[in-house]
Parts: sequence; C-alpha cells; structure tokens
Amino acid sequence: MEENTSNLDIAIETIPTISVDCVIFGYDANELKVLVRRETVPYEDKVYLEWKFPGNHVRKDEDIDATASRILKEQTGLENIFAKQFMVFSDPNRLKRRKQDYEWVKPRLQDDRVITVGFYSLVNLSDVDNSTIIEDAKWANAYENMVLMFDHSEIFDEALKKLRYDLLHEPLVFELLPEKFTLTQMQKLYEVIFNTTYDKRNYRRKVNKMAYLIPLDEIQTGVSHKPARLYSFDREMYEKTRTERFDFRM
Amino acid sequence: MEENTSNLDIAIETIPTISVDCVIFGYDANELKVLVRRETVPYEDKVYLEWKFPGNHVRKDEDIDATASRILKEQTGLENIFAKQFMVFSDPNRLKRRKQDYEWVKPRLQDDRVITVGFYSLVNLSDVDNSTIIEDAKWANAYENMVLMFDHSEIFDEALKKLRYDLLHEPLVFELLPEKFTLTQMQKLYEVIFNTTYDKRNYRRKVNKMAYLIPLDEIQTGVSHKPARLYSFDREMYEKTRTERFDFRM
DNA sequence: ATAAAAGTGTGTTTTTTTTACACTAAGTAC
DNA sequence: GTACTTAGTGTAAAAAAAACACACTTTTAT
Repeated sequence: MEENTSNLDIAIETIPTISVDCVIFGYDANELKVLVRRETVPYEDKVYLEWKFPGNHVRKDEDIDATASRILKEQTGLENIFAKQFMVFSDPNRLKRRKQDYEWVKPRLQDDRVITVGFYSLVNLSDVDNSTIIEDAKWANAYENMVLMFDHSEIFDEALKKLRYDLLHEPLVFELLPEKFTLTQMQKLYEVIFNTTYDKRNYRRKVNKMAYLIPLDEIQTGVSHKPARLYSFDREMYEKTRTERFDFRM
Repeated sequence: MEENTSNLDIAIETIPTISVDCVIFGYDANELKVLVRRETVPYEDKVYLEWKFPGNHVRKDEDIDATASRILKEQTGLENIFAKQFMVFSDPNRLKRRKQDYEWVKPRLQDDRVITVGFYSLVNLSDVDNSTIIEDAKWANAYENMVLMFDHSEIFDEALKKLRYDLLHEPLVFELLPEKFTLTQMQKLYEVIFNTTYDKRNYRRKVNKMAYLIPLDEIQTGVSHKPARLYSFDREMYEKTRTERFDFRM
C-alpha cells in the first residue's frame, strides 16, 4: 500500500504543507455511501477509534489532481473516475472542531500540514471491486452520523453541499449513472443524494423536456417486471441547447 | 473602391460559387437604419433602379468572415465591428422572389453565384464618418418597405429576425451602445429594433436585476434636463452569472 | 421661472410552475 | 395462466412568478 511508505520517504518526497482529502461518494442499492478509513489514536492511556476521509500529502512531482487520482486509485482500485476539488481547508478552519476533540487532537496540529484541499468524487458502487478496498476502509452510509477526526465533519458537509449544488447545475448525474440507464435509476439517484422522494409522473414530465436525454431502442433485461426503456446522455446536444439567460423582452 | 476592380480580376481571384451579402444595421436618432446600395438594371428597353445589400464574392485567399469584414470596411469605413453569419441562401431560395421581378431577374440567375452567405452587422451611426460612405449607398429606414433586388427582401427578413433573436439571447446590445450609456439609451435601442415601446418603470425594474449592468459614478453632461446616470457592461460578471439551466430540482 | 427628461412603487392580471393523485401495460416466475 | 412487480401515462387545482398599467417629483440647462 503506497500510503505505508516510510514516513521518512514521504517527508522527502512530499510538499509537507499541502495535503489532499477525498470524500468518495458511492451509490448502490438505493443508498448513498461514503468511504471512510479507520484510525486508531493513542492518547494518554487510552486508544481512540475514529474515522477520517482518505488523504495524503502532495508529492513534489505531483499536482494536486494527481494526488487526488492517486488516493482514489488506492482506495477504490478505479482510475479516471470523476473527482472535483471543492474547497481548501486551512488551519483556521481546522481549529473549529468539536470542543471535546480538541485536547487530544491538538498535538496533531503541530505537524507540518498547513492546508488541505478537499476533493469529492462519485463512483457507482457496482463498478467497485470490493476485494480491492483496503483493510481499514469501509463504505459508510452517508447520512449515518459518524464521529469523524479533525475537521472531517466540516469537510463532509461541504462536500455534500457541493455535490448537490453541482448536480443541479452541471450534467453530473451522468458521471455516476451507467452509459445506458433508466429514468427510474436517474430519479433514484437524485432521491438518494438529496435524501428525498419525487413524484414519478412529475419527474418524468420535467425530464422529458431535456432534449439531450436520448431514449434508446433498448430496454432493460433480466428484470421480472415490465422492463424500462434505456436512455443515454447526449453531451453534444446538451452543450448546444444550454440556454443563455440574457432576456430583455418585456 | 475595391469593388470596382475589373470583373476579370475578380473572376480570377474569387471563388465564383460563394458570395457574401451584408445587412448592416445602424442606429441613430431613435431610428433603425440599414445600409443599401443603388443598382441600375437595364432590362429590355428600360433601366430599372433598385436596391440591394452590399455583397461580394469570396476571394480565394479569404475565409467568409474576411469577406464580410472587407465589405463592412468598404461600406462604413469601420473595422472590427460586430458581424455575424446568420443564414446561407442558395439558389432554390433565390427563386422564391416576388413574382413580378422574376422575368427580368431571371437572366441574372445564370451567373456563377450559387450560394450567398448572409451576414448581419450592427453599427452605432455616430461612429460612422459619413464622408466614407460610398456614392451609391444610403442608410435607409429599416421599416420603410423598399423594393429590393433578388432575394434581398428575404435576406433582410431573416437578418432582422436573427438580430432580434440574438438581442434576446446574447449580450449584443452592448456592441451597439457606447461604452458608457444611459438606461434610456438602452431602452430606446430595444424599442427601435423591436419596433415597439416599453413602459419605463417596468423596463428599469427588469434591467435593475442584471448584476452585470454597472451603474457608474458618472452622469450625462450637456443635456438641458436632469442628467441620466451612466452605466457600463461588465462582461466578466455576465459570464460568471450566466445561469446554467441544468435543473433537476422538483 | 420654465422646459425637458430622469427617476421612482404598488396593486392587478396573466402566465408559468408546482403539486397531488390512480390506473393500465408488460414482462418474469411460479 | 395467474400472480407479482415495476413501467408508463394525464389532468385539474393551487401557488408562484412575470407582466402590466399607471402619475408624480427631481434635477439640470436655458
């Protein structure tokens, strides 16, 4: 595991003031999950067990996107998956953590990490080979209120906020959906991420206005009910029909 | 005048199947104008006087935008003015002209022009040095129903349609307005181009929502009434706040 | 003082968007 | 062939947003 390179090597190869933390969202079986890693923290005479998002220092020969890709590869075995920088967290934020953590976390603030760049990522869990998930990691329900280390609760909140914002403003769904998908899959994905439910008919009425959602001459197979039509996303059409909102008509 | 190069030279230097016609709109004194050129057409024993939009063959060393620029420079003396290709007219369209013209126009269809690319352009007439306007050209009121040669009535209709469409969908007003302008100037421009009037208060309410319209600390001078505030267009802000219309919220 | 255009709010109507709601169709498993 | 499961479809009412109509005061140049 690359992360287990000796600390000395890392110290030599990394830019010690910059690290990357990745909030990796995964979607499966109508549930939004997020990948967290276990950490055991000895403090005074106890050992604390907490969770954090996978992160790493930026290496000297990397840009931060490469660091994020490296972390994602380590954690999920997947390459070229969607990931996006969403916020930079610096020490001042880092100190705004839950008060009860403060005492034992404090020593960690002395390390040379100064800022951390938050990335969020989206993966379809059916694409993930679970055998490649590393030992201390698990997919946790995203709405389960976990105790997270450091400022990772804040990082999670911001990541989810940005994920939702981007879903409403960019054609991001299609990064998570398979190439060919049903409207129900698409609806469920939104429901899971926004933690709500939508009326099927209203949803379809709205979605049918989108010219860049292409109904295929193909239907689902292997389901023991009426198979749904498959759709695909036409990115070119999307770019072409994106509305400009300059409107002086009176 | 470049257009007066001998026909032989043009024949050698041009792509004979492609020409460009320019509908040059000009705005001044609350009036929308359009630049037309006089043409005398001998036919049988009469000479007909008609009007057409300036046009020219595309030269072998030009792309069509360069042809349009060249025509605009010739006709207005202006360079780097806004111009946009709006439609290609080919022979089949060319034949859909007014019936009474058909007989004497018909011989002209035999020439080697096959398609013509329509450009429309917008100029602020106060920027035009009238001494550079060439002899046979005039600025005609755009709503005066002129008899135009060939399919130029159709070209005009399409040009005006596209101009209006673009005005509603792109920040095109600011190509025609001076750098600093008053809201009344802006309103008048729309009124002229859409050949209508708007309620001043409603217009301003709408316009005030546009964050990219920057009120300056400057007012009109030299007017014998309450001077209006000047505004400028912040293109960067416009780009930044243009709404993406991907919206799955329900 | 006068003339001329700038600037400013509110209530009403119209249009658009959102919401709620229930049955038939099509395939698989038994 | 019957039962089960999800796909697929329209309309009316309510709410929200946009459009519209309308008149007086302010500020400057002459």
